[in-house]
Amino acid sequence: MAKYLDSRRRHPLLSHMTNNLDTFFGAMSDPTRRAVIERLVSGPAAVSELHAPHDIALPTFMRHLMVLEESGLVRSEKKGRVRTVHIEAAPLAAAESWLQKQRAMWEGRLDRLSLLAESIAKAEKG
Amino acid sequence: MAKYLDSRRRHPLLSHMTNNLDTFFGAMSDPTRRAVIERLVSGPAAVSELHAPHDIALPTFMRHLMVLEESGLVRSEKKGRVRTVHIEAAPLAAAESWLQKQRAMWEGRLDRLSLLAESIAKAEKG
DNA sequence: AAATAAGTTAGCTATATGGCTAAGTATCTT
DNA sequence: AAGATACTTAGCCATATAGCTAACTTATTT
Repeated sequence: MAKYLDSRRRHPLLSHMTNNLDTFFGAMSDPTRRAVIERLVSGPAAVSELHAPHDIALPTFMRHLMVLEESGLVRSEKKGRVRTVHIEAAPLAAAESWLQKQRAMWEGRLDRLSLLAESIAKAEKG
Repeated sequence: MAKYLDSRRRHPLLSHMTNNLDTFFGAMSDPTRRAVIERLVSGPAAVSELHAPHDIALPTFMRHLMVLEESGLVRSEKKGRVRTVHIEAAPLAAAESWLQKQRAMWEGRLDRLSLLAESIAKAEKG
């Protein structure tokens, strides 16, 4: 049995990415893995199907899947000789909300700065 | 002069993250670098100031800044002996929109996922 | 029962990444 | 002019990452 690709009993869904933006971003930093995610948003797929479009050896590809699964982005279960992989939406949402927060803060600062700029401009006029 | 930390004449700005989600996610996968970003959203800062809270050697820290700058997330300019670093918002927005797109595609359940993202954001605040 | 399909495990290689120290350069400050 | 500041460069080390081949284990098919 796949030592890594077995997600029963692990990660209660959210525990993973609340703190682990590390593993999330790490997982997403590889083009192959991002492609897998892009494929999986449109539905679950077997390992071999996911592998097909990528010109790398199967074991290499499997390791990418491991990374995705360990980061909580994906889950899989095996039935017969076929392992089916599906996406886990929560981490995507979590990362998005982190980015949103940062952007909001940045924009908030801009607003304050533009107000400051305005008041300075007025003061200079007067 | 800093061979890498010199962003005059470079600024990929937009060209960078349209294709290069790679470098973006790679840059964000390190906790030190994410901390720098979190610090920078509230305004520009000198290298030494950014370095202070991190318990790593300055040269090591500088390399993190390089990575951030090469990924387009950050820019810097030197005046006298002080190098000031500021955030570049576009890449954050680009990554966010990529995530949004994936999320939206995921089984087309945009509304449910937005709610999820919100609840995660709230949980993180609390 | 034999062959094929779909993973899985083991083990090797090369490059990237993150951390360090030591020493150098270019500004201020005194 | 001397010393302190604020990086910058160079170079070394350990671990992680991404890729490969070869061989193995279960299912399914034939």
